[in-house]
Amino acid sequence: MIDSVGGNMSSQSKADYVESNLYRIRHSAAHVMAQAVVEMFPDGKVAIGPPIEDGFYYDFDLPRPLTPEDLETLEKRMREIVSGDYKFEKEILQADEARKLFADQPYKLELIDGLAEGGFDEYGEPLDEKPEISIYTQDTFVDLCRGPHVSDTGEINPDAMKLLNVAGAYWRGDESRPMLQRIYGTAWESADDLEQYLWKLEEARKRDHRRLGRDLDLFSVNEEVGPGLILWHPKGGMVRKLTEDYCREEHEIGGYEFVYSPHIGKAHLWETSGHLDWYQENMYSPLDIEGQEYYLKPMNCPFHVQIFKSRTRSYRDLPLRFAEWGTVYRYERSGVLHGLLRVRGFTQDDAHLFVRPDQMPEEIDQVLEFSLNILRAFGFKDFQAYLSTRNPQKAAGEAVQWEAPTEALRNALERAEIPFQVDEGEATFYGPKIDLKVRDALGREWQLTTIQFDFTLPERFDLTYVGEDGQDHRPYMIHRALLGSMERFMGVLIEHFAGAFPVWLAPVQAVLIPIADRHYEYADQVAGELGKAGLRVEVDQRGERMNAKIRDAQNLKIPYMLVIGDREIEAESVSVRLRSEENLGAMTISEFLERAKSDIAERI
RNA sequence: GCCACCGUAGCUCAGAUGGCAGAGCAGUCGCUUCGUAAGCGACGGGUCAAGGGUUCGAUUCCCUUCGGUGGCUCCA
Repeated sequence: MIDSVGGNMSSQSKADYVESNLYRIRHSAAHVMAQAVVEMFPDGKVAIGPPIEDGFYYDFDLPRPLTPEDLETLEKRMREIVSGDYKFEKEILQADEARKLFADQPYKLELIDGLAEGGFDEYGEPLDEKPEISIYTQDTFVDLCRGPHVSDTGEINPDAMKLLNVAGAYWRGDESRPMLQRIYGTAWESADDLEQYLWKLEEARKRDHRRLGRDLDLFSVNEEVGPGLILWHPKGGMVRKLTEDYCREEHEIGGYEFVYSPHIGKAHLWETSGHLDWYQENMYSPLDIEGQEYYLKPMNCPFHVQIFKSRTRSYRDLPLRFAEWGTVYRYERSGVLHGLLRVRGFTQDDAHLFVRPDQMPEEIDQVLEFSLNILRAFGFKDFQAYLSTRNPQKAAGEAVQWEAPTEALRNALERAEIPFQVDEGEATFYGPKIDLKVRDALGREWQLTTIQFDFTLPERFDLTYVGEDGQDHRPYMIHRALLGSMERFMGVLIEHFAGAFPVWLAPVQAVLIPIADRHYEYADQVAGELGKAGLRVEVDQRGERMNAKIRDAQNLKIPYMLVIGDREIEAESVSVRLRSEENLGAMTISEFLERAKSDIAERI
């Protein structure tokens, strides 16, 4: 429930938002919507309706499913209510009075109990203090609410609000509770703001990696193969390979060593690691091989641990950094699968660091810096970090064991001067973690990097190294994936660049466009030369007109279009057009190569 | 997994209150040899997601399954 207000915001901007007029407008619009819904369904039960980033929602328990036509009707009625200029009036009540008022509203009664006991606010979020119980009334609608609201409905601009869609949502986010109907809406101060927001939604739709994945022939998912399993096509495979190549190189420079491990391992391994205790719900059923149970790996760690254990380790060997592009399989419930961003089989740019306790702080600092540098190379500039702490219901080890590592992660974040917030109880079963989110070209946040401390596996597998004193010592372990998974990272990258990858990542960097058949030979010759220089080029030999070839190259977002006709052959040149539609005119092959190489080096 | 909606050619979509299925783009083949975002024409392509039911007859109505979309819970 931490993210019910502005999941994609830093804590500071979240606090600013709650104080803003826009927040009051949206909160008030939610009440107006609830009024319209209750008028339509007098027996309907209302749940909660907070503002969220970019809008608001309200949850209802209604006798029948809502249709798109209902939304239109409701929106129309909302405009009438808004133009009625009804005051929002606040009143403070005792719990018993409130219970009487909401006697036929079971969800409100539950909220009132929470308020009266002092544990929760009206959205069910935990509270330290015992809050007062207040109601807000506008026109005929009364709602249990802490506020704040605009002073009257007239302050909501009827031309700047819109109901967007209906969705299911569990009461209090708990899947054992009833499924309610949630209406999402948006409201802004001006019609222009609304329009801009809708434009942004449209732009996001155009950038959808699932659509671009098909249009640019990057990848597909196939019903025959199975949901959540990705097929990389040659173009997408090239982008992925280039990404991996770059990262591998950086890892080598950064002191990592590459290892490889199998996709399955015996049940005993996963018992020892604790995965069968803590993670089994995400693992696939075991395979029977000659009477032994084997599991498909959901993580790479147990294998890397075994590599560590394969010989006696000295304190001089540490830190050891084992990296692997490790493909793992996790059971994800069918409803959560989404393009490349949520899949069932994926490849992590995984690594496990085995370090001496005294090396721990510096190693975490280094990993954090390493991650940020790699992400910056791909054009990401804004980061937000999340520190996840122990979940008592789902944690190995004792609470005290968690304290020092949690502090170490916190200190690293402070030293790196990255804005972060604490997600209480969101840690993995084996230790606290830092997650990094990047902000893309449209301002959306995506979680990629994860850096996880682990004091559990070294104990479970009894990992030791021989110290200076000749005694056995226990190393610490850090799990980390920087891009997260290749699938998710590619998805984010596609949306970030809207498919127009920077030249260094573009699967086809230049397309040669001969104007007529007689230009093919020269085009092939130029292509050969550019290819020899390391450029990825194609010659468009289709019997199409130049205009059509240019149009198709534009749509494929190919960085350079090199037009070749009589003039170019005469001058031994190419005419260079960029996908930005800028026409650079004719230049020699070597001039063009110089230009391309500089663009590649600058990663633009 | 849950709630709602959806599934017609490779893609985007039309279609009929139940009576032999259509367009554009893409593809193939011809013609055209062209100067910075779609040249012209012909042809091929569909168990209307799958299975079952109702019916003289189902792509159309009903049920089940599979797959997808938007959310919820969960998450790299």
